[in-house]
Amino acid sequence: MHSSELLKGTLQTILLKVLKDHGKMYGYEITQRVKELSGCRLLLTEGALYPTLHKLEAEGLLKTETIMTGKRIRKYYTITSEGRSMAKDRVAEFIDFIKTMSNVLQVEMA
Amino acid sequence: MHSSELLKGTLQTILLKVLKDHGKMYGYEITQRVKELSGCRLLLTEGALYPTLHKLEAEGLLKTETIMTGKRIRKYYTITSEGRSMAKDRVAEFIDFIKTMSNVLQVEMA
DNA sequence: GTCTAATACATAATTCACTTATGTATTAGA
DNA sequence: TCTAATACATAAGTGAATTATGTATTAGAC
Repeated sequence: MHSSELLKGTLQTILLKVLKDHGKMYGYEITQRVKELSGCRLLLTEGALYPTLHKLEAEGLLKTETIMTGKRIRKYYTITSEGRSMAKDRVAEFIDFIKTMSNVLQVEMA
Repeated sequence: MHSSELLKGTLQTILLKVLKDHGKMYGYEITQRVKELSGCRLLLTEGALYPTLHKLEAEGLLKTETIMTGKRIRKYYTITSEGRSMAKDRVAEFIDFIKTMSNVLQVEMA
């Protein structure tokens, strides 16, 4: 799995937004969803994904529910109301960042 | 000087593009130009700026010329042809990144 | 006349989000 | 039966940034 240096700082935003839009999801499912949405351009690494999910949970932005499917563990994440609010802020921040970068780089996007 | 986590990975792109568009510039001048272009949203820190300029010079993407104005040193940076090519690639990479992120975050930009 | 802010460079120590590596275990399909 | 995919997790290492520090000149306020 590879990614760009530009991705740094976008992971929390991605996780919050995907969980806001899609409801209950488990880690591996999120990687697949992001892969699909990005046309295979963004491939989340497990080493980044799981610690970040744990962090967002510890901050009360996500809540979890562990389920056994056969003998396999599956940990579902759901966004909380605070998480929903944070998702909104983070996406707005990202859009603002893009607008700023468009001006600095003098390219047309926003 | 402050900045966002999102900025990470964009500094080289910004420096190359600004120098490509604007010709000969010195470090402090670049910080002011970026500040202006960004409407005071991007404030480059010296601790990031100078090492990055040195790195780009070492890679042959920039070349320098040191001038004394009165008793003050001023080190002008100019983009090389390789730098010009790299600037183009980096900006294209950034635009592609934005398109991908738009899809993942389901927002309209690109 | 002096003192602060702005100009102008530079580097070292530290931080922290990520990658890479590693580990465990189940399940599906060749 | 053996590999790839599924599914979780954490530890070590990287590297681009921040923060802190240093030196020195120049302009302007009071």
